[in-house]
Amino acid sequence: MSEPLTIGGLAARTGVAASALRYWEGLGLLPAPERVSGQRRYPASAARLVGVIVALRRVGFTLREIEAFRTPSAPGGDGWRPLYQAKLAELDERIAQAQAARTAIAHGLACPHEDIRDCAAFTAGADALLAGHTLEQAHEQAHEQAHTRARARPR
Amino acid sequence: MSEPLTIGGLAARTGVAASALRYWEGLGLLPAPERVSGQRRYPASAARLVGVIVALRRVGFTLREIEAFRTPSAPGGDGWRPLYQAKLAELDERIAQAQAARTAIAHGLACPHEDIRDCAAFTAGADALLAGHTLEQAHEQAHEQAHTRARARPR
DNA sequence: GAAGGGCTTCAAGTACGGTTGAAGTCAAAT
DNA sequence: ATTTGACTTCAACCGTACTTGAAGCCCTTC
Repeated sequence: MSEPLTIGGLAARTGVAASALRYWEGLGLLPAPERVSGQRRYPASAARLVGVIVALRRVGFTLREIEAFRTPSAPGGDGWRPLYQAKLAELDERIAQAQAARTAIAHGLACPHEDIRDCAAFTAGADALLAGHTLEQAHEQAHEQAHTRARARPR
Repeated sequence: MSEPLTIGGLAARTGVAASALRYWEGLGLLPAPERVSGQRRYPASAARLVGVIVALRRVGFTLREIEAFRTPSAPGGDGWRPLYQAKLAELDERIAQAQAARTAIAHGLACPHEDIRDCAAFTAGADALLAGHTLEQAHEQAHEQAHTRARARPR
C-alpha cells in the first residue's frame, strides 16, 4: 500500500495539472521528490500539501506568498511563526470581506429593485468594503428612506 | 454638494488607479459616465459601485465574473436574480474554504511542530479542501495520535 | 525490435489584470 | 499668450500563473 505517486497520479488525485505541479516545484513551492530513473515519485503525503496550496490559492494568496509557508524554521529563531500569524490575520480579513460582500448580495436578492445598484443596503456593503478611503457618504442616494431601515447605515 | 467626480477624484476616493477605472470601463464593468468636454464625470454613486467591484475581486471573483453583475434585467425575465443566487452560493463556498484554511493554519500555530506539514490537523484541513477528489486518507500520517484530539479530524 | 504511453526538459505562448509612455486636448492661472 | 495640470486615447509592456509544443528517454507490451 501507499505506493509512491507519479506526477500523473498526483495530478489525478488532486485535480492539479501535472504541468502546474512541475511549475510549483520550480518555484520551490513543492519539494523536489525522489526520482526513479528520472521520474518523480511523490510520497502519499504530497497530496495533502498540494491540497493546502490549492486552498490558499483559492482564498487569494499568491504562489510567492504561499511559498513562505514552505520555509522551514529560520536559522536561530521562530522562523515561520510570525509568518503564520500574519497569514492568519490576512485570512481573517479576507473572510470578513467575503462576508460583507455576501451580505450586500444577499440583500440585493431580498430587495425589490430592478437594478441592484439602486439599492441602498447593497451599496452600504460597498461602503464598508471601501473602509480606509474617504468615502464621505454625505449625499443621500436614491431611496435611502423608501424601503431601508433594514440595516441602517453601518458606521 | 455632490459635485460629480473626475476620474482622478474617483480614484482618490476608492483607492483604485484611474488607469484601472478606464480599463474596467473598457471591459463594460463600469458604465461609461457623462462627459464634460471629453472628460469623465462620475455620479457620487459610482464610488459605491467601485467598492462592490473591489470587494468581489478581493474575495476571488474575476472581472468577467463580476461583469455579470452589471447586466440589467434580461429582456423578459428575472435576469439578474439567478446570477445573484449563483454568486451567493459561490461566495458561501469561498467563505467556507477560507475558514477551513484558517483552521488549518491556526492549528499550525498552536501545535508544536517544526514543520507544519508534519501536523495532522493541518493536513486535515487540506483534505477537506480537496473534497471532490479521491484523496483516500487510508494512510495514517505522522503523529495522528501524538498530540491530536484537539480538533479531532473534521470530516 | 518497434510501438505506445507516460514521463523528462526547455522555450515559447496565453489569459488576466492591469501599468506605462507617447502624443494630444482642455480649462484655468500667470 | 503660454504654462500648468488633469484629463484624453492608443499601443506597448509587465508580472503572475500557467499551458503547449518540440524533442527525447524509459519501460512495457506486442
